[in-house]
Parts: sequence; C-alpha cells; structure tokens
Amino acid sequence: MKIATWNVNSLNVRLPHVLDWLASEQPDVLCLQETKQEDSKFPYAALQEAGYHALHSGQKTYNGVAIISKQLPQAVQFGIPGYVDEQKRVLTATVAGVRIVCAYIPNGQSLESDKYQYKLGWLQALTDWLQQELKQHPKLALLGDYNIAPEDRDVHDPAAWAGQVLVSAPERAVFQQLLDMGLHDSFRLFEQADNSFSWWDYRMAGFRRNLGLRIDHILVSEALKAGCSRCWIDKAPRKLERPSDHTPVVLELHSA
DNA sequence: ATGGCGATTTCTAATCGA
Repeated sequence: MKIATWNVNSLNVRLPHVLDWLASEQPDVLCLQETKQEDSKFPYAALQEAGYHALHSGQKTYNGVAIISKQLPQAVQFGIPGYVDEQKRVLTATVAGVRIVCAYIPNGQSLESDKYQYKLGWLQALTDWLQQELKQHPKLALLGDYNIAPEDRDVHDPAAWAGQVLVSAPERAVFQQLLDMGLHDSFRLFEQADNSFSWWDYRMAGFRRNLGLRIDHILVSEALKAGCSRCWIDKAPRKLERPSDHTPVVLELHSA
C-alpha cells in the first residue's frame, strides 16, 4: 500500500500535476490540502476517470482537504468532532482497513498573531480527538501539512528561523505530544539525506538553493509502524512549470 | 533592505501563505 500527502496550493491550478502524478505513481491513497475550492468545483469526474474515488471538504479561497483513493473510502468524518471550525481543514475515512486522517494544520502567521492562538487551540482539539480515534482505530495514519518543522534538522537555517512560527517551542511540543501518544514520524523510520525538505519558498530561488522546511508529514500508529517499508519526499513535481510550493511525501507500508 | 513569489479576491491593490 502506498499513501501520500501533498499540499497543492489550489487544485484548480494544480489538477494537471495531480493527474499526472496519480498516473505515474499509482498511490493507493493521496491526501490533498489547500484545494481552495468549493465542493461544487471539485474535479470528481476527472479523478474517477483516473480510477480513483474522492472525498472533498472545501471552501472558496482558503483551506480545503481531499482524500483520493483506489478503494472505496468508508466511515467518512468531516472536521474534528465536537470542535466548531468554519475552516475546512480535516477529512477522515477508512481505506483498506487503515484510518486515514487528512489534515491542513493552521499556519499561525506569527507568534503575536491571533492566528497563532487559533493554531494552538486547533492543535489541542486535534490531539484530544486523536486520542479517542486511536482507541477506535489502532491502524491510523495522520497525513498532511502540519505547518510544524519538528526539529532543527528539518529547517534549512535553524538560526534564522529560531523561535519563529513553524518552529516555536509550543508548536514543537504539540508534535512531541503526537509522538508521545504512540504515533511515529514515518520519514524518520528510515535513513534520509541531510537537508530533506517538503516545502520551499517561491521567493529567492528557494527551491534551487534548497532553502526549505520539512513541514509535511505522515505519522503512523504503533500498529502500522512495523509494516512501513519506505518513506520519501518526491521532489519531481516541485520542478515542473507552475508548481505548488509543497511537494508530495510518500509512504509504502503493508497494513496486514 | 522584513522585500522576494504565487493564488485569490478585494482585481492598475490588498491579503494570505510559510
């Protein structure tokens, strides 16, 4: 089984890249973030033609998440249960026996911003809910744009970024909290090249100079950990014309 | 030098993302 996550920064713009990537990589599950479109605009037909089922929870301009899968998704859940949020950031479904949680965690903007407080409160709601969800679904994967670089080695210039949003101590503490509840950062289960990132700023030739951050992650529960065989960042889509600023993170596992 | 780029709506300008 191959599962992946990709913040596409507008599916309207990036649909050709997504269709090409599905055709070449043939993932069993692809989680998207920042589709930036209402459900009525979501390209269900094009994905069906490509051989995929699709779930979408979207809105105009901002946010929006999707789960694209070869097998029929079951037990679909929109958002975080019990947490009222206008922003479409979470979509959950069971695919081939694995509980797939697709999340677009808030950016936070800056430590002084109200958006940072929203991010921390949102993360608390997510972790509280995941504790329960894990009991119901031991085989669980949390895929998405976390907007958190967990360690300094996930940052191209830790000194320049020190204390800022995406790397601040409270954000990293929440990431640790996820690990403490028995989730594992699948990327770090395997040997990886230094300076591996999943996002690069469009400005200052960030990608060419590899000035990036690793903020897109696939966390897996204890029950899935042993079955993981490979995790990698696919930089190919970032090299295309008019790319997303994020690139896919991919995990191979057998869940049986 | 707090900018830069790209997407979107607010559309010869402003806001957001990370």
